[in-house]
Amino acid sequence: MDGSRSEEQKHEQISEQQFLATYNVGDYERPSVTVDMLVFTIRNETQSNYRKLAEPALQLLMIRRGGHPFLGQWALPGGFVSMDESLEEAARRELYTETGLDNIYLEQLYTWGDVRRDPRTRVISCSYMALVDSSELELEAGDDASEADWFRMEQRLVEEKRHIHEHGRITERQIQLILMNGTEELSAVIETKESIEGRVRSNSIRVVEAQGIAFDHAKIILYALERLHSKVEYTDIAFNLMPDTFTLTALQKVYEIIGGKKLLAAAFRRKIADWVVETGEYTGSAGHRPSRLYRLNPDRPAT
Amino acid sequence: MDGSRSEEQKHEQISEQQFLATYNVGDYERPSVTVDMLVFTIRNETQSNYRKLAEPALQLLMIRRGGHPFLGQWALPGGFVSMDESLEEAARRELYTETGLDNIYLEQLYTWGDVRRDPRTRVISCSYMALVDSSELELEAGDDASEADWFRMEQRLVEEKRHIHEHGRITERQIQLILMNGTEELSAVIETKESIEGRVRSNSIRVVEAQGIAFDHAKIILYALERLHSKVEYTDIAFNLMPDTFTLTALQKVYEIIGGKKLLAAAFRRKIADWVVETGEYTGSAGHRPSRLYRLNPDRPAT
DNA sequence: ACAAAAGTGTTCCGACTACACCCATGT
DNA sequence: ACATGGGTGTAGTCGGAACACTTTTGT
Repeated sequence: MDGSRSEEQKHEQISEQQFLATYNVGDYERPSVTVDMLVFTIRNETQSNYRKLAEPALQLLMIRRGGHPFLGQWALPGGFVSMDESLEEAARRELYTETGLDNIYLEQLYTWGDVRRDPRTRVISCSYMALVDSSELELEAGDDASEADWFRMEQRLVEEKRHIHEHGRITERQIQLILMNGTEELSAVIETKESIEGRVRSNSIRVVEAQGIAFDHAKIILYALERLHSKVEYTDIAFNLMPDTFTLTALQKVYEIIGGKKLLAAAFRRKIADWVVETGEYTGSAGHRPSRLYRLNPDRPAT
Repeated sequence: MDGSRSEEQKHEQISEQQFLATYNVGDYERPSVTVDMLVFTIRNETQSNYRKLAEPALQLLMIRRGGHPFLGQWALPGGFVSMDESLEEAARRELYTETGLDNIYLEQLYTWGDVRRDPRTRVISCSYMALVDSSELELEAGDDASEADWFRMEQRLVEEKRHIHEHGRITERQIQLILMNGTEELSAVIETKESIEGRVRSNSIRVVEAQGIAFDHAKIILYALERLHSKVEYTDIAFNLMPDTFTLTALQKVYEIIGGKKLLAAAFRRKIADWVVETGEYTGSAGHRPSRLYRLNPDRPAT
C-alpha cells in the first residue's frame, strides 16, 4: 500500500488532485538513505620473469574516511541520496566523482536496513556493484582530502558449525575477510547463518569484528563477492571487467579468479566461443607463442 | 563512505565518542522509505469433473486502496518503515498484519527509487517477496476498511522491437500484465528496455499505462515474476509454496506454472528425487490411481 | 470398460571433463 | 634447447529430453 498515513481517511470525498494539492508531508522522522558503491576491477599484480604472464587480481575501491565516525578507517565510496535524483542516478554520480568513469556496468545489489548500522543516526543504504576495466583507469584525486585506493581481497573460512535437527538444519560460518593494498592490511570476521526450518529457509549475516573497515561494510563486501561468484557462472558479467580486446587466457583468468576455481583451457574456450570474435590481431614480444586478441561478440547469444 | 556530511570536517580533533554525543542529525530533507510485499501463493482454481485434478494457479495478494492517491485501485501491501525496525522486520510486520502468517519464506527483491514514483512525496520502496502455502491461509479482515484479495496473473507480449547496431543492440518489449480476481480485471502495460552497448549492458523498466493498479506496482510485480521464474530453475524456492505433504504431480505443476513450461514427468521425478522423501501415505478417492504423498527431505542436498 | 492420472524403463543427444598432444615464441 | 603459454582433438561421463509402456483407481 506504499505509504498510506491515517489522515488520508478524512479525504475520501475530495478529488485526487485536491488531495495532492493540499497534501502535507508531515514531520515523521525519516531514515537517511545512502548509496554505497562496490567498484571492482581486475589489475595486474606482478610479472616475475620475462616468460611468466602478469598475475591479475580482483580489486575493490575503498576510501579512507576523513571524519568521524570511523576516522582513518576505510569505507566503501558512497553518499547521501538527494531528493531530486533516483537511486541509480545517485550511484552513477558517486561513481563518476570517485573514478571519473561514466557509462559502465552497474547493478543494484542489496539494501541494508539494520537499525544501528550507522552510529550517528538511522541510515538505510542501497548498495550497487560496478565493474570496470582497469586499463584506462586512473583514480581521481577525490573531492576533499579523502584518499582512495584499490584493495585486493582474500577470504578464509575460520569456523563452520553445522547443526542438524529434526526438521532442518542450521549452518553457521565465520569467514575472515582480508583487504590488502600496498601498505595496509584490513580485516574483518563475518558470521553467516543459514537456517532451514521445515520449508522455511532464511539467512543472516553479521560483522563480528572489524579492523580498519568502517561501518558494516565488511559484510557488504562479502555479499558482493558471493554475488559476483555465482553470477559469473550463468551470465556474461565477467566481460565488464575486460578491456576492449583481450586474449582468451586473460579472460579465462578472470573467470578463474571470480569463480574461485581453475578451469581447463579446452573446455573454457569451447564454452565462450560464441561470445567472442577474433580481431585478427595478436599479442607479441612475450617469451612464448603469440596469442590471438578477441573482442566481445556484439550479437552474442542471450546468456 | 556511508554518509559523511560536511560538518564532520571540523571535528577531526575530537574523539569519536565526543563526536557522536554532539552529533546533530541536521534538517536535510529525507525521502520516506516503505516496504512493499509481494505475497505469492498457489491456489486451486476449478475442478471440472470427478476425474480431473483441480488446476492450480499462482496468485498474488493485493489490497484495495481506501484513500488517496489511487483511491479504489489495487496496490501491493506495504507501509512505512519506522525508525526502530529493520527493513526485514518491517516486511514481516506488514506480512503478519495482512495475512496472520509468521515465519515464512521472505526474500528482498529490489529497491525502487525513482523520484516521482509516488505523487505525494519522494518515496523509496524496498520490495520483498514472500511465498506462502495457501492451504492453511485465510486472509485477515485487514486493519481499517481496506479490502484484500488474491489475483491470478497473465502476461502477454504486446510488442518487441529489436535494434542491432554496430557495437551492440537494444531490445524493447511491451508486456501487458493482467490481474484477475473473481470480479475484477486489472491491467497494465510495462516497457522493458535492454541495451548492450559495447561491454555495457543495462536495463530499464517503465509502466506505460495502468488500469486499476496503483503507483508503479505493475512493474514491481513483473520484476518479481521474472525473479521467481528464473529462481525456480536453480533453487528449491518452489517448495515454499507447498503444504507439508504433497504429491509429486502437484509439485511438478508448481514448477510448470512458475517456470512457464510443461515438464516431462519422468525427468522431473528423477531431478527432484533427492529433495523429497515418501511419507508412506497415499491420496485416494479420485477417479484414478492413488498417489504417494511426499515430504520435503530435511537434509536435502545443497541446491 | 474406460478415462485420468501415477509411475518406471530405455534410448538418444549434447554439454562438460579429463587428458594428451602439437605449435610458436624470446632468450 | 627449453620454458612458457597458445591452441586443438578425442574418448569418457553425466544429466536431461523424448517416448513408450505399465499400474491403479472410481464410476
